[in-house]
Amino acid sequence: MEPIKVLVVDDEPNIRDLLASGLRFAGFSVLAVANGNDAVAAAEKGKPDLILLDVMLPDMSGFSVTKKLRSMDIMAPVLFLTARDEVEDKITGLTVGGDDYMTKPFSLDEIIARIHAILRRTKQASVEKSIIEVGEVSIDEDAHEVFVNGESVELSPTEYKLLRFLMENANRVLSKAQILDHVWEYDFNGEMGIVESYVSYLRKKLDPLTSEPVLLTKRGHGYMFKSNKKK
Amino acid sequence: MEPIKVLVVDDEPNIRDLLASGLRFAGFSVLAVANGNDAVAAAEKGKPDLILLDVMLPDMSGFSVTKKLRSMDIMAPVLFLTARDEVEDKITGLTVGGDDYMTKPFSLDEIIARIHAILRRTKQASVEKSIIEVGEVSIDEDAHEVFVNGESVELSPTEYKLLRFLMENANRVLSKAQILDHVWEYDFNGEMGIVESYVSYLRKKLDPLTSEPVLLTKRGHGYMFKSNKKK
DNA sequence: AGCAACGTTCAGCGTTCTCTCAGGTTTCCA
DNA sequence: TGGAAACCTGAGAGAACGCTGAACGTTGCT
Repeated sequence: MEPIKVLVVDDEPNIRDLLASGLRFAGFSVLAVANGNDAVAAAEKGKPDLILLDVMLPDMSGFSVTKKLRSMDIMAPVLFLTARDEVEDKITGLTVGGDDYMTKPFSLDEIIARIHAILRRTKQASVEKSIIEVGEVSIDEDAHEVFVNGESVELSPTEYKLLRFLMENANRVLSKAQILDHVWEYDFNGEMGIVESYVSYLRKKLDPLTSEPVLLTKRGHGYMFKSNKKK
Repeated sequence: MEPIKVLVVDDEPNIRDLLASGLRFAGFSVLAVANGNDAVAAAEKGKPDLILLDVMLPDMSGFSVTKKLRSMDIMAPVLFLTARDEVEDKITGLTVGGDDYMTKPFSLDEIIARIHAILRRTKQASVEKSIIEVGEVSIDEDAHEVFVNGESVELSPTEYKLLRFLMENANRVLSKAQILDHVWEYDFNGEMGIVESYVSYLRKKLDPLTSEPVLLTKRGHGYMFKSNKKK
């Protein structure tokens, strides 16, 4: 199976590197450029499956880039990146077709989830499943719904992201630092105590429905989602 | 099989030597430098599989080093080293992809375990398994879980590290000094009696589940984890 | 504007862990 | 065989760790 090709376009080197290495690690083949002209050139040459595009670029706006691309018959879906306080109305309405957008700062895991969601919508034949199921708990990535033994559980956005990350890494201990890195936005500079808080929230919602606790504390190491898998 | 190449970057000679000799002994091919510029040069030339990088360097910060490396398309994962009281927020958010970080003071065995964990995550094709199994005892490095004949055993962090070190060197006598050096943090200045205490703790937890004692005392020499495996 | 949901911090509390010490036991050897 | 050295282990002080309820500010919705 070929790796999925993603073109990253952002002029801030920090963000660009963050995205590039994060996505590479997630198994994508990544090409990263810093401006609109390079983006168009790279898209033409590299035939990416998806483009991660900052709206504010030094030479031209992200929208001009897409316009140019579409006119060149490059139809790869675009995931726009925009600062939170930039007017969102402009974005809405322009994300047609398979496109989507996210506001900065984002969390890496969220970006990856979005990319998968877009590709899922775009290529129906995608192998990716939108359901994550571990033990008694399952997540519907499309509907953002969580079920425990068939029963629906309401989670806040952060609770949801945390649970997803823990389940993606089931049966592996994750340190609070790792969790912070993947679940929270990249500019979060608070304390790790917040992870404890959210684990506590999740337990309060999940434990009453599971036959045994699924979120284990590994004192001194971190937390782990445990599936009581039979062999 | 080629040895794994590790680049060590730390300006404190003591730590650098400690790491270099410890890692060499563990079977790595080690190159050690003292500052950021040398690190970049060495990384370009030596193509290391992993970089052990102190965050506080005399000429440039460890982050600048990684930035430079990434821009040069050197994608080796980085294990950052940072003083415990340095603000950890700075690290958070920057350890993406395969990267990770540890706080000083560390224990040598913990560093080695981390390196293996990172390489395991990075190269999926790695032969490394996350399970250490000697005789009736097995350790799951991902889940930080210990089993004796299939039965789970709860260990404290230090107990776990001690057992891992003993099992990694099964059927080899380890002196208390060696154990202290590898399992405890390098600035530990207590007595060796603590090793006796922890061996005692381990025995109390393991012996009831094994057919015969696995932790042997070699009077005057040290301790040994014994496997009664036939060949 | 008012309200509800959410994210974040913090302090208090109980639990667990680390480390030391001292008294007891085993081993070795003169 | 007696004694010293090495080792074992229970007890306990203090610190570290983790959990949770409460408070507060922010955001978004009605």
